[in-house]
Amino acid sequence: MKRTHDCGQLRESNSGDIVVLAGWVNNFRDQGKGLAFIDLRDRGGITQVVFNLEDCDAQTVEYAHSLRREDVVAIKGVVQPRQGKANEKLSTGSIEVIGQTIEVLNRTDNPPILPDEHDGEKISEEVRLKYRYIDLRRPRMQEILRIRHLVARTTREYFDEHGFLEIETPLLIKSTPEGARDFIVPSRIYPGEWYALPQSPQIFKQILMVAGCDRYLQICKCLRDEDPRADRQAEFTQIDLELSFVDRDDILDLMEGFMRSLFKQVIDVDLGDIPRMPWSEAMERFGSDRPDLRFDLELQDISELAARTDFRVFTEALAKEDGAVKAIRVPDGAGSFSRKVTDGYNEVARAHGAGGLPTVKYTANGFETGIAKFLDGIGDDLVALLGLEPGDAVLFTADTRDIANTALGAVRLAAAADLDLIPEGRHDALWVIDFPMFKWDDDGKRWASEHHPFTAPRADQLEILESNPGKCLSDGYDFVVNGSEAGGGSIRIHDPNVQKTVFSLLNLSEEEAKSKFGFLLDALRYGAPPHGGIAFGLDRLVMLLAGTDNIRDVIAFPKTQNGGDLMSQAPGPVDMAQLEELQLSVVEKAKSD
RNA sequence: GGGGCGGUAGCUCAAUUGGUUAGAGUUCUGGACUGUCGAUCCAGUGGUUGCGGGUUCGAGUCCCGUCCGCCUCGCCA
Repeated sequence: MKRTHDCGQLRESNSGDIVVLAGWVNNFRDQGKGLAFIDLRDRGGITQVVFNLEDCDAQTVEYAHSLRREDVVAIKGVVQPRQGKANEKLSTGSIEVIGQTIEVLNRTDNPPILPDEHDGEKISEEVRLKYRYIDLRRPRMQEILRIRHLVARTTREYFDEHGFLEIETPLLIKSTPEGARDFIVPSRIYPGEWYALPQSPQIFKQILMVAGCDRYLQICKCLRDEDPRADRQAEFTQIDLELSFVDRDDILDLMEGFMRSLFKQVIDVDLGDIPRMPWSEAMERFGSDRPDLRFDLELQDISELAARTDFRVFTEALAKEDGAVKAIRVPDGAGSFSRKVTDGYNEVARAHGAGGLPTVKYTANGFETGIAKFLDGIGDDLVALLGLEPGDAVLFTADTRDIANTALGAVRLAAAADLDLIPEGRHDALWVIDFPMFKWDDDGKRWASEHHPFTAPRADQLEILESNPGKCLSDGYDFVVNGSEAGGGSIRIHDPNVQKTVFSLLNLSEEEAKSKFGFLLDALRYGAPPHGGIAFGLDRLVMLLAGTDNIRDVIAFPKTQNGGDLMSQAPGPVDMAQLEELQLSVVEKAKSD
C-alpha cells in the first residue's frame, strides 16, 4: 500500500475519497469487540481512523484491537465527516477515516517514553536524549526542526537574491592561538602533528574576499572545546557571511533586511527599525553589551550624589580609578522585595564582582530600611534624579565603573524575571556598535581582542591604536535580540601593516603571527579588497523563533554539559591499532592530591 | 576547575525524626465496553532506591567516595 496523504491533510472536502495513510499509532481507544479508534500520527499531524463491523470484516477489527502505541502501520480507508463530535484540537478533527485494511509495517517494543503531547514536556531530558529518535517524533520537536529548516531556506534565498555565493571551507585546518580551545585531530601522515577543527571559518572567508569572491555565504558547523551552557554547545552552527567593497553601514543595512525577512517569514513578526547603540551606552544604561530592551529598569549614574554621602561603600568606590555608583529604580519594589529576594540579588551582584547590593525602599515616609540612614543629605535629589514614587525600591552598586555596571546589569535581569516584567512574544532587536578594540587580560597581563584579531579599528581611531589601545574603538558590531547575542561581525583589517600592529599589541610575536596566520598576512599583501562580514548563531536564532531557552531543543542530536551524546555514547575509546597507526599513546594523569 | 540542584518501578513522582512487606498515577499484560478522542471500569506484571564503601539492632533517609543529568561562575577571539 502506498501512502496517498499525510496525517494532517484530510478535510471534509475529501469525504468519500479512498486514502492510504501511514504512520505511528499515537493512541488507541478500544470500544468493545466491534469498534476501535486509532489515532495515526506522522510528521503532518494526527488523523483518527475508526474500525467497526459495518465497514470491514471482523478479522480486521480484531487486528485493529491488537495495535499498540508507536506501532508503525499503513491503513487504507474512506474519508467521512466525523460521526461523533468533531475534535477541535486536531487540524483533521472534523473528519475520520473508516479503516478497511491494515498493514503492520513494524511492531514496536514497549517504548520507554511516548511522544505524547501531554507527557513529552515532563519527561526528563536525560531520557529524552537517550531515546532521541522517539523524542523527536513529538509534534513540538517536529515543529522546531521545521523552523530550523525554514531559517536555512530563508537564509539561502535572501543572500542568493543579493549576489552571495555559497562556498565551503575546510574542516581540517591549522590550530590558531587566539580564542577558544581547539578540538584537535591527529595527522596519520605526519605523526605528532595536528589539525584543528574550525572555531569559525574566519580566516578562510577573508581569503575568499582576497580571492575575488566578493560575497560569500556558508551555513557551517563551528567547534569550540569549551564548557556548554543553556544557550551554548561545543558544536554549533553559524550563518557565516563576508562582503567586499563595503563599509559598516552597508553591512548593517543588508543584514537588517535579512533579519526582518527571517522574522517575517518564519514567525510573521515585524521587527521594525533596529536601533544602533554604542557599546559604552549599552554598558552605562543596561550594564551589558547585549542589552535586553523588552523592559526598562535602566541603570542610572548617581556618582555625584553618592559623593555627598558618608556611606563608605560609596565613597570608597568613588575613590577608585574610574569608580562609579549606579542605581536602578524598581517601581513598586518596596512591597514585593522581601529580605529573601534582595539577598538573592545580593548574591547575583557578588557573583559579578560587586561587594554587595545596597538597597533602600522609598515610601510616603521617605527612605526606609537598608541604607536609608546614609541618604539623608541627598534624599530629595535622589528622588528627583531617579523619578522615585512611594512604593519603589532602589538597588545600588558601587565599584569600578565596569563592575558597577555589569553587576547591576545582572541584577536588572534577575529582577525583571522575578517581577514578570518581560512581555511574552515580544522581540526587541538592536545593533551594538563601537566596541573597544581590546580588553585588558589581567591574568595574561596583556591586551586581548574584544572581538577577534582581524577586526579593524574605526578609521577615526587609527591614530590612537598604538598610543592608547584601551580607548581605541573598533568597527565591530553585534546583533542582539531580547538580550541574546544572535550575531556579530566587523569590518576587517585589509592593510598588512595595521594587522601586524594589532598582532604585536596582542603580544603575538612576528614569528608566531607568521607561523600561525602567515597565509593570511601573505594574502593581505597581494591585493586585498576592503571587506567585512558577520556571523549569526543559527541555533540561537532558532531558539528565539521557536521560543525556547534550551539550545538542545533546537539541535536534532545535541550533547550534554559533559560533552557526551547519550544516544550514541560518544565519546568512546578506540582500538589500540588506531592509536598505533597515529603513533599516539594515552598517559594516565597522576592524581594531584 | 569552583558553586548549587537532582538521580526511587519503563515514564512522572511520593515515602514523617533512621523503623513493619518502598507506595501512587501512567505505560505494559489480561478482561469488560458500539462513538471514543489524555476514553472509562476491573484485575495483574513491574524495584541493584545511580554505583562503591562506612555508621547503626535497623539506611531510600546519615557520613565518605564516585558516576551521570541540569543550572551557573570561570571559560566561550
